[in-house]
Amino acid sequence: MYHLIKTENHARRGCFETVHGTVQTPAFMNVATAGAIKGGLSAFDLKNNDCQVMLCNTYHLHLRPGDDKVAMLGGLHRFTRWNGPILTDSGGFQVFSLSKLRKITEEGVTFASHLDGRRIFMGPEQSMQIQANLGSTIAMAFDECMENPAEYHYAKASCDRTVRWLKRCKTEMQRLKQSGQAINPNQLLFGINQGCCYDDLRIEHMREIAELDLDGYAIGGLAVGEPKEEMYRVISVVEEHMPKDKIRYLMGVGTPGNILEAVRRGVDLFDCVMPSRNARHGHLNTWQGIINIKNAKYELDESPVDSECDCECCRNFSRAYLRHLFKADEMLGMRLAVMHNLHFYNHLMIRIRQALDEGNFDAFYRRYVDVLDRRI
RNA sequence: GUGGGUGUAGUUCAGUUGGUUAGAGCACCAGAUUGUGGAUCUGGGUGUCGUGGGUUCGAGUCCCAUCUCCCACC
Repeated sequence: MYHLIKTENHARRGCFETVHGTVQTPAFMNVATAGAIKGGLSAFDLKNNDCQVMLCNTYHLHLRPGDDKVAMLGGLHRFTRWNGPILTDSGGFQVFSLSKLRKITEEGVTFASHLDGRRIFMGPEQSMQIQANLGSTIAMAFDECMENPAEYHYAKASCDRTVRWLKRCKTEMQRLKQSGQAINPNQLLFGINQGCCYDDLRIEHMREIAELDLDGYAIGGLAVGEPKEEMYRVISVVEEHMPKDKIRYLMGVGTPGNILEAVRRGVDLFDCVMPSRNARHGHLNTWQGIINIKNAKYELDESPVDSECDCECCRNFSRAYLRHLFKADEMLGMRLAVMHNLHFYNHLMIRIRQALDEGNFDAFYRRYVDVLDRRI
């Protein structure tokens, strides 16, 4: 259940109540693809770095260890020891991003596993079944994330099919919960808006899925190569037609600047691989901008990554040490870097919420929107 | 001590009968990365060709000396 606490223009300050705890929004969800944050972080590290929601991947966990095994082990919460809210992606995006050999029919998608190449079929019912076995707090609808650009006629047909898939997802989810097959009997379902960059398709699709009265609504199919101005425009176009009393989730976004822009346009929830992936490559977020810790200029730099940050890395270690760990390919370097970036993102959201609480989000936005994305 | 071999980028090496601005892998330097493949891609040569001299229009390449390291023999 989403509660709107306060607004500043389109920006929203709210909270989202779930059986696994309340999420203060706007919020960023930390990505733990296969039940762990890449780079060697556990659920306890997430807790210690002010993470509110862990995001796990349906597709990856289905392949390994198998959602049936996770169910036998009591579900994702018990398996990973994360006791807060978990959102599971539907697997739809992986089907389209990881697998080249795929066939889409009304029933679902047949594609090749990226692990061993075997053929896998996934449709709305399979996705719901897997997510029910995982026992996540929030399940995402199985959708088609189109490539950009896409032909208008294809995009329209795809949107229509995604609506039909969404209805099947809702029906299957209800069946699984009623028959006691879901690990989490209170599992929530979010719908996903598609429509490429065609405003009319986006609006029509949003109106259709809004009628289904789901627990939350996501905007998908963005940040897939289109110019960021185009992304912001689509967010604004869609936002106007999103239910005001439901939480809004912008999937896969993004940079700190992207998040500030999207919050300003009324988005509540985010997830992105950038903070963790960039950290693994030595790209670290700071309140001054982005640094590449591998750069030679940090070889003798005894200052912390970010003097304004109080994460484990910045409290204890120097840029010189972190650079050395990266150059020496020591696991600790990656772990500290990922920890720092996730801490940074979670604290970016904390400061956004504070700004909204105090009614000065616009000033906060103007101060940081360009600063945080620049390379220094 | 004698004989043979060796020396070119940080490193391992290539470099034609002497011919334009000495190349490759790795490393290194720098950039990209948006519902995660610790992946991948893009750009950059960073050099006293061991040293000194000689031959030549021209030397990494040929000649002499010298030094280094390796091998064999005494």
